[in-house]
Amino acid sequence: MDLRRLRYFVAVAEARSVGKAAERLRMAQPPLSVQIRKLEAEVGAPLFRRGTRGMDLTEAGQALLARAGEALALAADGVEAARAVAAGRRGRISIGYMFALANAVLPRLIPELRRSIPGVELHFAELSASTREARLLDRSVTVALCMPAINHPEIQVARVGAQPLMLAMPIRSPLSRLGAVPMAKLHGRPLIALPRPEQDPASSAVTALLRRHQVVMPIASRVETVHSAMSLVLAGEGFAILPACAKLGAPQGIVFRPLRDATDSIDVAVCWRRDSHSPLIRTFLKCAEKVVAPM
Amino acid sequence: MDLRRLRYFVAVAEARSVGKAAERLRMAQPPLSVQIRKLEAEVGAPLFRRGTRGMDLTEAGQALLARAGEALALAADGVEAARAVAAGRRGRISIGYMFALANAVLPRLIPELRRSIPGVELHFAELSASTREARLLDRSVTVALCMPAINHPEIQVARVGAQPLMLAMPIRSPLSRLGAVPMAKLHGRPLIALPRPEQDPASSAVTALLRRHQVVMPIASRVETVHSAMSLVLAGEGFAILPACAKLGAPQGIVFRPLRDATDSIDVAVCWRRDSHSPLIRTFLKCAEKVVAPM
DNA sequence: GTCAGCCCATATATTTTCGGTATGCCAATG
DNA sequence: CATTGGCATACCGAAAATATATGGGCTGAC
Repeated sequence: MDLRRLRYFVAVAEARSVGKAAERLRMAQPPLSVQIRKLEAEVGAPLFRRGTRGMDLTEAGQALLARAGEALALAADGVEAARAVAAGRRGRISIGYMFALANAVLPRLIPELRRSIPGVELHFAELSASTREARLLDRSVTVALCMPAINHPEIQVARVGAQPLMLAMPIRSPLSRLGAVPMAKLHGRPLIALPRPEQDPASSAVTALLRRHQVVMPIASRVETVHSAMSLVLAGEGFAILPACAKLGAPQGIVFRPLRDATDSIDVAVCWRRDSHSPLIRTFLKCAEKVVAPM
Repeated sequence: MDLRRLRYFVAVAEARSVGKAAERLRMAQPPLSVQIRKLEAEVGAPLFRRGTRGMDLTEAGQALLARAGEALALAADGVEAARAVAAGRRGRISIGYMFALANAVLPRLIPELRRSIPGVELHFAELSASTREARLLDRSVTVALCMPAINHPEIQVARVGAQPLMLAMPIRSPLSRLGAVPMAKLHGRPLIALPRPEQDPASSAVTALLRRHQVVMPIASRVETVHSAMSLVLAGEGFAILPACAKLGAPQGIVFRPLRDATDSIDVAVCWRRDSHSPLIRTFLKCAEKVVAPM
């Protein structure tokens, strides 16, 4: 079965004439006549009744016509859908993000995306840092919102903003009465730490900050996520040094205070596979920049 | 768009490899590779990610694949449907019949047809003689059950049985006490006549019968259908000479009596357009013969 | 009745496209 | 570093599609 034959068939059926159909198809009449007869040979039955005033579908022809039109439309639609996906007008983008950014970014990011790419299905997944990396690599997420960026040769990174580091503590802590906490006050206090520097440069910003101010904080616990860190802070296990936006997801009873004399910040980045060329990624990046930069 | 390309595309997508797909398609690998690239050029976007271990659909490719499979199935289904219709395994047959045959024939004909051609849609239309002819000619009915046959150069006829002529009268008529009515008793009595001989040879059987027996019956009324004839008989307008099977559709109060010494009968025929070659017509004819002949 | 016109079918030539073979290129692997 | 697996490219012969020219049947007009 050849789609061209079906197209010709439909044209002849609609024109009820080989000659008229040939004209509409911008071709000569004899080859069209030949193609129709070949189609009839392939089906094994006449599809048209030849009269002296044109052609007319037989019952078998009507049965074929009903499906042929749909098949043509479906094939055309398939090509169009592929083009739309390739152009980023349709399709889906799966977005991995971290808990700490959810409340700060998503409420503004989602409407922005809906405006830019209305035909695109959006998927969101809150993922830990290591899962974000794994799922970027296996393509089960298209882009990841990270803080800080993922460091991997296959993964491309674009910085879209930064978040100052702040001290998170229980409201009952005496330090919470200060407007800004001097670094020196942290010395010796227990720290809730995020993953090790070599796995996640996030905590390296914190260790660099402490080292520069010659502050030593014993590590009370290590946790995987910002969320866990805040739970432990609330439980009184210690202090955490977190990006400012985490405040928006913090439970009652935790307060954030700036660190006096410390302008350290941590980058917010969009990450994606180097070999993903979907235009949706560019669009997503633009939206993320617009939303994150002013924070 | 060419269906072959789509078929190749689906094969490669399923095999996730040009080489494997080529093997399954019984062709060499290079031409398949060429066709895939042509398809990609036509779509205007890559459909596969080429890795070192085969090929993998891009998002655009997935969008196309979803429709391509359906389009292929639909095209194949269309051809199969056309074949089935041409072979008489599917489709529809529209059957025009006359009132007088409805009760006598349809209850046995319909199950017979359902058994012979279970996949075929049956349409029934009770039609007057002239309408049957017109609708055969414009193909809005496929076959007609007639009594007697239609006489027209475009229409082919097959006799499938015969019905003896009987006298229909009100039960209160004195003649109804006779087991069989001698022809001579009809002389001078009013006749409810069906359409003129030149339009419908049905009544010519009646006039021939009367002429042969030298019986004269004044025409009380002319009616279009057997049904009307019986209504007038019941109303006491006169007598009618009708095929025996009309008895099954007769209202209460009418009796049928054989005519002594008159073996005249009227043919039951199946009629169809000479240029209709559907195998359904042959099948219908067989069923009608089986059902009508023993009557 | 004949003649012109319309429409589809057939025949032949040309062009396009397809499929096969040979070969190249790249990456992963031992 | 050679080998292997997999896709891409090059080129050639074959098949199929298209165009032009022509034939033949039916219709309708003069």
